[in-house]
Amino acid sequence: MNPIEHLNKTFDHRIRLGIMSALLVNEEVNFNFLKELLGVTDGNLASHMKSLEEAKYIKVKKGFIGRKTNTTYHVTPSGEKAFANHLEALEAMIRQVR
Amino acid sequence: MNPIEHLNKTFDHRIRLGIMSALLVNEEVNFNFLKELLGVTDGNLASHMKSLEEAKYIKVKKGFIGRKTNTTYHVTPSGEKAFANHLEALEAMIRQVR
DNA sequence: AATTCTACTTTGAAAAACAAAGTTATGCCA
DNA sequence: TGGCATAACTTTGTTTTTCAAAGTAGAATT
Repeated sequence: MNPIEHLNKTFDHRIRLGIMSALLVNEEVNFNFLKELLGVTDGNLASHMKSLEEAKYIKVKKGFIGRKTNTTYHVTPSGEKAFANHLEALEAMIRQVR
Repeated sequence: MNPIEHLNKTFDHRIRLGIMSALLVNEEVNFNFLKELLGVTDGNLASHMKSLEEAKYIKVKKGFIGRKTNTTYHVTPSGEKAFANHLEALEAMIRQVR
């Protein structure tokens, strides 16, 4: 009955929702790409990334493009699962409403 | 491209999402029903209701059951529209991810 | 040598969420 | 009629979260 019990608190926020979907749609996502995509400041994005990292939903990969540092992010298996569950809960809610 | 630009900030929060879907699924919804459905305290629920009211997404109807006061809530046309848009944006995001 | 860029971290402020207690109005029961 | 209960809040104050701005480190570019 409770329409929200399966929603994940970590994904409550627009920006984190956006990060997760960007990470799932694109295989390679770096900091600046996300920053511009979502229109957020450095610090703000970094703190959202940190919260997703702390939840073990994403991993950071530090590499290079040529000789330049390049940090990319990817979703962990548990992050993928958690996000899928969240989306399913959202869909279930939407189905109820329709 | 930006996956979140059409999401509505007012509906960012689980509880407000739950309130809206409960109001759309059930024709008559009162305070205590919502309170128990969502598992929140009086004050917390009241403040979420207030924010939805201030956004003109819901209306309060004060009535009676017999001689007892009974406050019911319903979604306004603009609330319905805004929520539908939000759900559509969510669905679009989900479609991208799938 | 100085500036620029990337990817942050730190700091601090503002906003939001929340619980608990208080409030008002009515109802019920003895 | 007095006392307790219930509904639906409001108020108060704390905690948490969000966010921008500034600072930083390390590499690159000029």
